[in-house]
Amino acid sequence: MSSQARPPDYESVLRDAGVRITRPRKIILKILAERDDHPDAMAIFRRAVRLDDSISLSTVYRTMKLLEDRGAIQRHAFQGGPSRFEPADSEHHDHLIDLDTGDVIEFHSEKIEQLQDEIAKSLGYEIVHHRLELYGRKK
Amino acid sequence: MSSQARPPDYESVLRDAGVRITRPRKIILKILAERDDHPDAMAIFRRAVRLDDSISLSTVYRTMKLLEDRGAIQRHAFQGGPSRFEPADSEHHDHLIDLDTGDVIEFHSEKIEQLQDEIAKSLGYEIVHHRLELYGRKK
DNA sequence: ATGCAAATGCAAATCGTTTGCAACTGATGG
DNA sequence: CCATCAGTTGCAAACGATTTGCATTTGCAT
Repeated sequence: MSSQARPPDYESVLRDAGVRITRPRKIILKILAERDDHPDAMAIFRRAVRLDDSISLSTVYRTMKLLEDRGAIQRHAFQGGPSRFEPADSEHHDHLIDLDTGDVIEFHSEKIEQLQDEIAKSLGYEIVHHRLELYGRKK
Repeated sequence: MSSQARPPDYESVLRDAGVRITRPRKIILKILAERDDHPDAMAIFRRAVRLDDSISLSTVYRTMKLLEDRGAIQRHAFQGGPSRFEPADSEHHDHLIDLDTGDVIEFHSEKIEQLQDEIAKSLGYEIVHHRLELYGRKK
């Protein structure tokens, strides 16, 4: 159950930003809207090729960057692997990565967030963002 | 004041592991023992070249891997940049990265660690390791 | 429809890191 | 003390993820 309340309307995000809704973009946006995992660029590319085999990996990367810059998706660079993406519309959460399967489980702890703020403050810093990842295996 | 109680004796670590103490390794180990920051491979390489300009970057990487595999150093892949290293002899801590300077400040919160364990447990997982990084700027 | 800037696909470039290989060198046995 | 030889080196090339230059295509406002 790691799904969003409502899938984000990426197309309006882009249209509002004044960028063109092209065929490759439509396809990539569709894939993003339907995904319920945390795919990397290559995974998105593979899914896209099934719908239109003329799509290039560069376009996937370019589209991800576009969406990231518009704040529509978030990029996560987990341990070792390539960047993986997820919509940014859901509320903030951190990640537990299953070391055996690569699965990503989302969680949130207000308490931890508070403690982080306290720590940063006590060091004279203001947190711009943070990264909390738990790597573990099923018991 | 992010220094260790005592600099680790990398040379014995390697000798005990049955690997040769070569000239390039001696130099790299010396740099590691004296460092008090979190240098990346290139930074270590630059410092090494000042002591012996025949040292290669590959050897730096190979030596870091050697030490990492022996548990003598830890590798940190902070946001975006290359891996940065630090001795593994100190107790566990997390990092606050200064977004303006790249400086790394170490901190530890037993409370956060406990909360992490609780969360993992409640999800049916056992934490193998974690990554907690705060990215911020000085106030 | 038409024009033109925006977007594409492709190949080549980039960055951090690893690796194959031939030359070199520690450390051990004699 | 030195020969031996596997362990190490430097170099250049290979790597995987991502970005970029460029000539060609394509949205889409007119």
